[in-house]
Amino acid sequence: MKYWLMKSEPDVFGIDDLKNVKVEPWDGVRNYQARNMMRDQMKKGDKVFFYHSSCKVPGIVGIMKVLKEGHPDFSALDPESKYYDPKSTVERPRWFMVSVGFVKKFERTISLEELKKQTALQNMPLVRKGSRLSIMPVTKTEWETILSLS
DNA sequence: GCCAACGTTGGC
DNA sequence: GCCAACGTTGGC
Repeated sequence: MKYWLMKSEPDVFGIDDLKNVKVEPWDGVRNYQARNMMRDQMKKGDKVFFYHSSCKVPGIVGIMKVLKEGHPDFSALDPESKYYDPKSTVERPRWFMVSVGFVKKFERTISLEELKKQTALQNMPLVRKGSRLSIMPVTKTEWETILSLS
């Protein structure tokens, strides 16, 4: 089993939204690195940290799990969607997503500020300045380090 | 295939 | 709202 981290803006979709809907297709990702991970590497049962970005206290707020492995992102095919991509077709979908399920919400936000202080997390793209990767792998050690902070 | 211009992400 | 750091686009 592998570990991951996925970012989302809580104003758009946050951990409480996931708790309500239980299952969510992670649509709208338009970055090839992130797409490849969702399409090829994320497996059912993998655990994922939920990260809140672009908000008052950015940080990790809970855990989710992969319920459905890579499948075509429907929003790329919908002309009404803000994520519409005319280069993606049903026959040859360009963008993929996984579906995730709610596991738990932490008692508190493990802030980016706090994560940056952990020597064991210095290799995470997350703590690197200017890193814009919205989905990234997390090592077992990193996972356990972060869990121990919660 | 280079690279300047432009757009986006996301912390602050 | 600012701006650094990237990624993408398109002219050549």
